[in-house]
Amino acid sequence: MEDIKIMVVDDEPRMRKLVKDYLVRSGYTVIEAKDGEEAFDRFVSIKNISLIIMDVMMPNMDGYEASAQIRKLSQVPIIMLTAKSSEPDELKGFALGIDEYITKPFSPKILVARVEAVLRRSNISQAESRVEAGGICIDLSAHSVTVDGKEIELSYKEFELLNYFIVNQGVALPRERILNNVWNYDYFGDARTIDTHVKKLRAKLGDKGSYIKTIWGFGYKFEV
Amino acid sequence: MEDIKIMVVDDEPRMRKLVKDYLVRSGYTVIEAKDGEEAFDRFVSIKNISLIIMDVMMPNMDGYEASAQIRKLSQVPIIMLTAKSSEPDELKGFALGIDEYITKPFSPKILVARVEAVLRRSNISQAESRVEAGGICIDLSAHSVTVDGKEIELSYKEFELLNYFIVNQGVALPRERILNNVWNYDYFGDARTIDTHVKKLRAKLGDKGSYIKTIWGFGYKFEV
DNA sequence: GATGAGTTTGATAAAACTGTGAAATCCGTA
DNA sequence: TACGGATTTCACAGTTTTATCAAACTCATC
Repeated sequence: MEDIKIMVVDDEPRMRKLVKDYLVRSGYTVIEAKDGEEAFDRFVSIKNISLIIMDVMMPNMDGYEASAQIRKLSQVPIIMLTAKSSEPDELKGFALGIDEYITKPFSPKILVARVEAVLRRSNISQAESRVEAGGICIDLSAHSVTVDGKEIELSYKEFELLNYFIVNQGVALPRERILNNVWNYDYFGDARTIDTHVKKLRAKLGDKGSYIKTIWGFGYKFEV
Repeated sequence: MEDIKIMVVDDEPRMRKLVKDYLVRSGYTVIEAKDGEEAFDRFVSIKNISLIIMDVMMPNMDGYEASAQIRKLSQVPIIMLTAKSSEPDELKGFALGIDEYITKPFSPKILVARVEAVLRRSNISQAESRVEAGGICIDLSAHSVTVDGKEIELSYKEFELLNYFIVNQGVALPRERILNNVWNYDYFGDARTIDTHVKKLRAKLGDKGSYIKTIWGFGYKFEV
């Protein structure tokens, strides 16, 4: 699964976090930078950044200067965040090949929509959200599971658990690891809880339930 | 998705914001300019402006003069805002190829209706102004919804919500994401708010209400 | 095959979540 | 300002899901 990396550049940590949250929630991987300088450095050192979202106003090196620097190396799409629409800025930006402007304050809708529009324009598509193994197909985005093409109903936890199994296909998973990943890392409950869920999963998977194998004294493994 | 860009020219920021808000809400992208001079400059520098809405009374270069300048370059439709209908002005305007007049004060309905009429006349159609799924048809520009051809009345929020569902057809939407997208990103309200709106939507959609599926412990999904 | 630790299973209790109606609040308009 | 519709909040009932427990069962080993 190829992640789409987006770099968010803003000197205000809060704004960075805000933008990051929306993007992460929409399935993107976010890299942060606190000013133009850091942005440039990280852009050079990290491969495959698909998009940069940058604030105009920043200390050290402002958004336009940073864009200009980056443009010398790459045609990576750049979205500029501006405090308010101001003419000379936009002209400057378009000259630099800024792809989009988002005026603060913005709604997440706008943000994600613009990001998607820009990525679409540059032919970068969202990573595949499907996992498959032995006729069991999980569609993350639709939150649905099919077994041999027939949809089955899973509860939230069952879904998470099955997904964890299939993503870690062929790997022996100790109970503790399952607890830490499917449940919360600070989950204090009984390890037997997993067993109960495994039981239900096996039942719902029918024949294919046997793909979830018990490893005695250790945990479980999903294997076709 | 190609956005239709409309330039709004008025020296009063409040009036500009008002007009902008209505247009943005109707799905247009708005570019602002504070007087005739700025309007001309921006029209030259920004590509694909589909329509200009301009106040007559402005400092520096008034609406008519700006129109005359722009007409030398382009036949872009122009709607003129006037304080009150006055005949000599209108004559002047029609000579310049002004497409429409709107007399202040105006209702948002009038504004959007005129805009759409003008765009229709010039064969510029709103991109993706219609969405359909399972017999539910949403007309973004008319802000109307039909179920099996019969129009139903939805409130603003209900409309937004339904639209969000249908645009994201088949995608499992966590509550949080719905809140962030249909409401604002800084919305801190009660999570039950969504439920209430979903309830109303389901009721108004009749049979088709069941297309909005509950995903336990997660959120909702629209699926036919 | 007896043994004991580990696992499955079903029953049941506990927790979490959703649907709903009604009340409160907000907002634009008359 | 009063009104009416839209929106939000709230409390609670009804469900679904999840956790826990204990008894039955399995497995590896002796």
